[in-house]
Amino acid sequence: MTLSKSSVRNRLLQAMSEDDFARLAPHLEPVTLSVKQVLVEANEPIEYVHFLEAGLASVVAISPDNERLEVGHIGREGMTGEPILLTVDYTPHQTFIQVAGSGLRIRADDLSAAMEGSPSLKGLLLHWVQVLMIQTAQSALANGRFAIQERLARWLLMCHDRMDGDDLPLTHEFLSLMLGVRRSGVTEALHVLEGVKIVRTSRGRIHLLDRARLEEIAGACYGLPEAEYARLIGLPLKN
Amino acid sequence: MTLSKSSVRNRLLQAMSEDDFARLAPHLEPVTLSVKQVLVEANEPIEYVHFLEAGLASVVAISPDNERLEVGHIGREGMTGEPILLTVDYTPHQTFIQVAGSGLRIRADDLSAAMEGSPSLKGLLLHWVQVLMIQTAQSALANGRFAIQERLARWLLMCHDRMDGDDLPLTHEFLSLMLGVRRSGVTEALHVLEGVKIVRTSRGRIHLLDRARLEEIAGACYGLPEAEYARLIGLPLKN
DNA sequence: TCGGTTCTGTACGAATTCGACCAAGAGAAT
DNA sequence: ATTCTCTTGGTCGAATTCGTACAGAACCGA
Repeated sequence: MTLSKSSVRNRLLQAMSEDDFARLAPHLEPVTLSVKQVLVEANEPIEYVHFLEAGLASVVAISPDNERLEVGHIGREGMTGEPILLTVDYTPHQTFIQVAGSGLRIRADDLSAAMEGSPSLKGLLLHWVQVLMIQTAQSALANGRFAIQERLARWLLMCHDRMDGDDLPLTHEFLSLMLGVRRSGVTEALHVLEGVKIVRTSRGRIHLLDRARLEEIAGACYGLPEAEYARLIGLPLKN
Repeated sequence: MTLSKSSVRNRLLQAMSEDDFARLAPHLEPVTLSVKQVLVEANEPIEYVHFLEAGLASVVAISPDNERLEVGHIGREGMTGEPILLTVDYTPHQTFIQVAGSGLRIRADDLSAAMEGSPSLKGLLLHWVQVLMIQTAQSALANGRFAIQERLARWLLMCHDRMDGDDLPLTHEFLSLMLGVRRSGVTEALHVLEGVKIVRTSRGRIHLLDRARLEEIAGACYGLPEAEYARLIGLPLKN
């Protein structure tokens, strides 16, 4: 019994035609995804590509002296392993699970074969690559031109977009890695948000209370990749 | 009389098969490129794609409040207008000429058509997209984790890779825009390099004296995208 | 040659962020 | 209940970078 399109929650799968979905469905395999699980290892061949159904994955760049920084943010609106879409077998970046969830995986070969047979499928997935590029560029802009407060706000918004409720299971330590700042810098910035009741925090979790005001704080730092997603994929990133 | 492959200096054109080159050649049109010329305007349809032969172009992200920052760096190793390769018609980023030069332009439609007819051509150009993505990610990493001195070194190296001599025609003002720092910060960082005789500067020019030591200063900030270029395109980025 | 524009050198205090540290709290494991 | 580990709150001085300002130098066009 193969999957039906109406039962999947991944927005790329939802966005494709019945035909294209039918090409992939026989090869899709449900998997659960646990925190810190590595989906794409740096410099190792990509065997599976994952369409996320729930949870959150990060693409991180790793410098030779082991500095790390998030350069991509993927939830149920997207898929991991984008080099496969560009006929590239591996990448120096690593992709791993930040927030546990589930997904549908497919062998890279099977996906490539399906794309070869369907220009519309290929088009959709290449559009997804474009969204990822714009997202990465936005990260570069954020890191270069915006303060911690704004970057934190952006990150929380991106995370919230991809989660079901308003609870984000994140530690300060973890956020500091993603944002490329020191841990107590995250603590301080979160206290500011908590002080004006935009979030409420407890150990290992951040509860979002007022998304509208968080967007105000993020300001120009947030929104552009999300708008491009809607334009290019044809569905809003967040329900 | 169409172009011959041996006469072009663009490395993507050099890297493709005679067959693929022959598909493009009839549509390629030589153009000179002057400083500040816009090759891809933000949010406007991309009409032409440019294979650079000399000079340098930058892709910049523009935030709603008009902050700007370089997120891509393209010389004769590449081409502009990468959204076309992803079947995307326009992009929120702008691409313009930083260092005057020349190139071969082709109508976006003609390039798309040529790609449709040749998997190998499509593969090569998609590999180029991957290189650009890694470069953008590296910019994000650089902006987030490295100091001005290292970022400046990285930028000078990237520029030098794409120029013919050791003279880089760049103003401090311009570098400050690219790096996302204030102008006098660039002046100070350049003085450091000048003090140890890695560069010599004069109004509007930076003359590179000792590339090896500049690479040492850039450290982990430089090199990864360049290595991926060689791997994926099959030619070294710099001769 | 002159006047205007662009570019560079330099200075100042202010703001941000860092790095390193320690102590207290929360939860998990025994 | 006790111990251990992870997470958070908070501090310190130091380093980096900022914003702004101004003056002189180099270049350009008339």
